[in-house]
Amino acid sequence: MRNEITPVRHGTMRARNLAVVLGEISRRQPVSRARLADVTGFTKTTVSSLVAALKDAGLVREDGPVRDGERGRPATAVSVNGDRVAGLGLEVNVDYLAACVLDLGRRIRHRHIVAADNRGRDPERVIGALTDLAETAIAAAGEQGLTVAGAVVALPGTLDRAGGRVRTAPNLGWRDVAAEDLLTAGLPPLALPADQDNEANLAALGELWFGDGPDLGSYVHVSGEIGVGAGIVVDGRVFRGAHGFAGELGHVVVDPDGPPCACGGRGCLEQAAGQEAILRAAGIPDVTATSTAGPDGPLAALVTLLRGGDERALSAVRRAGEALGQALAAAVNLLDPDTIVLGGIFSALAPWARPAVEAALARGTGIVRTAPPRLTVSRLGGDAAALGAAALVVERVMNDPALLLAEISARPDGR
Amino acid sequence: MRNEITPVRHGTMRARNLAVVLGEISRRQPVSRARLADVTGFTKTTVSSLVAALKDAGLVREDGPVRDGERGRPATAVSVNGDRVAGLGLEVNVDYLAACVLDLGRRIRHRHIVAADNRGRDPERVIGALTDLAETAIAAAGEQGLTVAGAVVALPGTLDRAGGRVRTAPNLGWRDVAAEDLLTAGLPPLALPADQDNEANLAALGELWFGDGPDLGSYVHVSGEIGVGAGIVVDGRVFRGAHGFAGELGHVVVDPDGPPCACGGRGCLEQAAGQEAILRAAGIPDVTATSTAGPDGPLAALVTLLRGGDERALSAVRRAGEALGQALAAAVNLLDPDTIVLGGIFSALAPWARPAVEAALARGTGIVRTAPPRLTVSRLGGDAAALGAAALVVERVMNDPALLLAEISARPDGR
DNA sequence: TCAATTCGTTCAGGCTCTGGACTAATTAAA
DNA sequence: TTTAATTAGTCCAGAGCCTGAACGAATTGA
Repeated sequence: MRNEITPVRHGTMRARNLAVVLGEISRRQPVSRARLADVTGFTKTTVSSLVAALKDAGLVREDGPVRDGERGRPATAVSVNGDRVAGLGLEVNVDYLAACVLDLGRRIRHRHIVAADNRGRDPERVIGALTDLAETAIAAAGEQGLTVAGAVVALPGTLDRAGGRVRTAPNLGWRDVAAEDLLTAGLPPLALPADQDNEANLAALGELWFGDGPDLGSYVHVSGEIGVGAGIVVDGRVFRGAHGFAGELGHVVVDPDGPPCACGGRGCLEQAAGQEAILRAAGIPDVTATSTAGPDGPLAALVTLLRGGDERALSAVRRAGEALGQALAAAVNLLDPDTIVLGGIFSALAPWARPAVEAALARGTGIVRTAPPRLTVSRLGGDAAALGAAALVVERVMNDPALLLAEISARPDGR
Repeated sequence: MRNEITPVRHGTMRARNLAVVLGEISRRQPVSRARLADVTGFTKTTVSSLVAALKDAGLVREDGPVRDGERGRPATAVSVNGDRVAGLGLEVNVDYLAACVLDLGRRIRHRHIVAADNRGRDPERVIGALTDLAETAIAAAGEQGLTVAGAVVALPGTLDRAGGRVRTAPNLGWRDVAAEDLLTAGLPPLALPADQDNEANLAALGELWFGDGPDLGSYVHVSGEIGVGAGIVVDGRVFRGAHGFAGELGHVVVDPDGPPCACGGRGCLEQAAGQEAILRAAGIPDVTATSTAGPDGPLAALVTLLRGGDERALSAVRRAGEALGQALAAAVNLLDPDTIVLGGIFSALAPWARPAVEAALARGTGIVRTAPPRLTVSRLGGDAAALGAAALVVERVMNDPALLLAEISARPDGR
């Protein structure tokens, strides 16, 4: 389990250097070959060769000459070609399915959410419906001239990522489901193998690409829906822990004498700041209704109450915010993030919960750091995880464009 | 702050491949070139060339022919040469200074601890004394034919690692000390630049190399001395967080209504399981004595009481263990480690504290994981951090032997 | 004694980056 | 308008490092 160092061949070298140049193009586009040589340290010759390979693969485009007001021969600018390759993000959640197509320039090319009550529904049928959504998305991409290079699925539960299986998804009622196989069986073959990840992790990644981005630094993204989870992102990568269970914020104990939790503990955060607990404390019934989101859901009702200044609702949210802040303080002490992002239901409740969260956070994060980390609120919608999933595919291509080189240039209609 | 991909040249390729082969040799020694070619995937030609370079640098040694009972030409075994290169680990702590020399085979070649009351002492004099210790160690290494390739210092406090400065070390009374400069000024030039790290982090790494090793997987190493800290190790590397403050276990809140803490919070773990708190609860006076360790220190007194079955001491340790288990439960929920290692004072108190720690840990780590992580007790002594520091130097050489290639082969007396 | 087997080296070859020379395109100055 | 200066990008020989086939070396089993 130690960090393995792998052999490097000429091919590996080339592949890495392609990623270096592609990354630099994406960061500085439009950019000339000369400038790329400058920032990467490669010779102009090497840059030209690498750019040519990326161009052949359709990942990069020449934009025509640009003059920067300086003298000398004008440069030909290169930028990422967003019109050839795309990533597909998929999401299964308790009350909806989502799909999203992202091009290499990280522009959303297709986005589709369908409400569906997936609780207790047969996994095969759910994945079947998701496959339909995926096919529509791939077709929509095709109409825009895009080739979908790979797909990632967001799932709400604990996963065996290596085996491509869902271990348990309590809110769906799933247990040991071969989600990945079911999905790939229904999909046309893609250049990159399909992958799955936890919904909380992918929502956190979505924040990286569609929220405040790299300004976030290392961050903890709280994604309360039914439970309370957190995605931890360090240096642009998800921190998963040894078994993929890291970020279980919902079962951090905030009150040792609190109410018992389904997990066997007492006073878990989920008992104080889970959606159900908040709604109950606010006096909103019908917590087990089929759909909790949407304009008719109890969450919307809660927000209405809060807007109206309802005392009971306000104090319920305040108390939840305090508990959340307390658990986050523990996370800050242990993980030392730059930023904390409130997502999921907490982004909707932020206007009322935030002061309590901040106060509790400040109280619990001590003398060591000069100030508690920044607290921001996610602006992403319900399909944050689908966005993050699609972005992960794009990320994968950007980090190893060589994966697509043979693939795409071999296409009979390629140009 | 995103994970940067760096350009690869021929030199980089060579350097990495040297590390690959050296790592494989260290893992399987004694091992033949043929087998190395097998496990790395390199051709025999390449392996021979890489091994020759490592041999020239004195990092690797040929052991003579070995026959494995099979037929065919016998192989010449290669192993790591522990007799040429060494790493130096140094440690400044509240009541002692330590130095330790480790050869490439991770055998301890020199180890020296001197008691010294460093509280409030002038940083320059402390580092001066440490430099003396270092020089003795380097000389001792030289007498054994070893060249010290680099040094790492363990310091108890918050550090600016990039700038080589100690920001604050409360227990030493230090504030903004240029420790690294002071040290390098007093030391002969080494092949690798000197480095510093937090004592808790290095103690945790010490556990990796001198404790249960890679069996630990990802782990959290609790290192209570005066305060309570933790080193988090993931995939053999220290997890530091965004500003190097990760693992501040001591200020995780275990009792929101507990006593106020110097950090500004309430009911921090340190207030319940810090050395001072435990001693007070056990009824042992003289907590602020100059030396807390050693056979005459209050910790030894506490152990004596515990051995004698003293009720008050037993319950003090039990309560501390409970609090520790509670804080660790939060760490487990957030970090998902394979193992938790009790180090520092807790390794001495483990026989009495362990049941309480385990019970609280089990209570707080819920349904998601099938079982709480393994709990082990460190067998390392007080200079665990110095060991870890020296091991870090060795690790650095193993991960990039090319750093020493020019260095050593250029030595006039090199052979 | 000879074939089989395994180890390690040698040597030609190929891939990829380097570096200087060269062509191309533009601006500033004469 | 011409010329020099400047910058962009390509060409081509060269060097570093890995590959692969061939070969000599050392040992076992028949």
